[in-house]
Amino acid sequence: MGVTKTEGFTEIQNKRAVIFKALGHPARVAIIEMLIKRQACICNDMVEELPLSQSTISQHLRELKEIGIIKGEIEGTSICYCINEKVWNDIQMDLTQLFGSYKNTSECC
Amino acid sequence: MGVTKTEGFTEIQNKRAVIFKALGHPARVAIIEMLIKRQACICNDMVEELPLSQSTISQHLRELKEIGIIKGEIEGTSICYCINEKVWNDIQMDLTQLFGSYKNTSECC
DNA sequence: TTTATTAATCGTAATATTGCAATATAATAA
DNA sequence: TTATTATATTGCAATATTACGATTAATAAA
Repeated sequence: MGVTKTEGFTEIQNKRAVIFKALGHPARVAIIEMLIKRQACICNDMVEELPLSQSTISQHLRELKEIGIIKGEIEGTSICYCINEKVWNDIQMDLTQLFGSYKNTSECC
Repeated sequence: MGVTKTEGFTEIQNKRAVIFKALGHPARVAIIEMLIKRQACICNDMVEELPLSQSTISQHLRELKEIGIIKGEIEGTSICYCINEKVWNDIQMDLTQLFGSYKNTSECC
């Protein structure tokens, strides 16, 4: 199969899974970190810094764009990528909520 | 190839990617949410609540155990799972750091 | 002991992901 | 126009993931 079953799970569960999955690759984490550090980043700079080919990086950028966490703008012959602040904040809030909702009260395991 | 390249990325980048990846499936998100809500959970309860077979759920539990975010304790013929508080807090702190490190200063994209 | 019950593991089929070279596309520069 | 530069897309090959039934192992109940 290899197909992820989504029926039977809540919308939020599926949404969270999609976000986690999109971030679940070192190259995509590295891209996010570069964008945080530099605020914006020309695609070509990533190709030079990351240990992957241009086509592979382009694919990873597309996956990040798909969940909206980054966006790109054409700048002459290059493309300038940066974090999409609104989506970033939404994800941050959701994660804060998720991780904040656990409080250990029982001594089970 | 299907193999994730890890050389050339920092240890933290790889670590973050592993955590995100482990959480990147609706069933695993659902398991975490169940454990938060109930504090502890007998494996069989998950099998009854989730729309997946027992063997598939067992696999997902193993993936979560692999990153240490949950742990299980034998309880007679059942197994009681719960969140591993220490690992949970570590991940929470790292995510807080990651998501808190972005502040929009430029108006690029 | 025999029989249930519970959960892990194995084997397998279907599909997804990863990575790269080659090619296509788009914008500028000469 | 032609060449150059920067990205995206296509087309693989290799490997990973997902899901499930069948099997196994361990305990509990009869």
